[in-house]
Amino acid sequence: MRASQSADIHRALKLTRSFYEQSTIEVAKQLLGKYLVREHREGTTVGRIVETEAYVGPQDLACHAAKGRTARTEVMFGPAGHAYVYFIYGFYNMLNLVTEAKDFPAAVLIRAVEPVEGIHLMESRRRNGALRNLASGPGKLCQAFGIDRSLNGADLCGSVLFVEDHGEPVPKIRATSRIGVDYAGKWKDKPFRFVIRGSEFVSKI
DNA sequence: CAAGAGATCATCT
DNA sequence: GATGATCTCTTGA
Repeated sequence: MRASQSADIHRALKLTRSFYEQSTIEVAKQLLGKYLVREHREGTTVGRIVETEAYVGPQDLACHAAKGRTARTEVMFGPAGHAYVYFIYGFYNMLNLVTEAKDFPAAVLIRAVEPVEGIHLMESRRRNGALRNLASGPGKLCQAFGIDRSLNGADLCGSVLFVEDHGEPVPKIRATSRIGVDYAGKWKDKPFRFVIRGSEFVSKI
């Protein structure tokens, strides 16, 4: 058990599978203000989620599953509450949390967190150690948290990678279009990106 | 500051 | 063989 846990006034509750089975938009919004926890042999890292994006099924042209069921997208077609981690641009991993019913391919991309615990460990894994730059982007946060494809398919109801509710009130949310999906036709402008208003730890305002 | 190039590889055509 | 749910560094105003 982590030292901070016993000191918390609100007990940290691990999100259950039923949380992830909700609609993807709902999950993306409700994840804001929750805490991403990564247990690693090098140590524990925790971050407050401040930015997410919803990828909402086979008809969403920005969603990888729009191209069909392949080895890569298989996890998204599986049951909710598992990690979908993929590698892109030859450098970076992206962390997604699979949502909704089995056989409906949808997920929430975790785009940014506010570093909370294990900051020294995050700094050692990142080039630029400035606090605001440690996990303010999907590639950065995977680096800072030691997340790679070995976690693809990991159960978020397990003990390696999960999300906690610390009883924090629902934050003020701002919705924008998603980043980097200009190829997605009429879907590129959908307001499926959600950020905590005023947070300085998001990837972009 | 804003804009642009380069890095580098798994995945799908 | 092309490209991408990105990041960092460099350049130039």
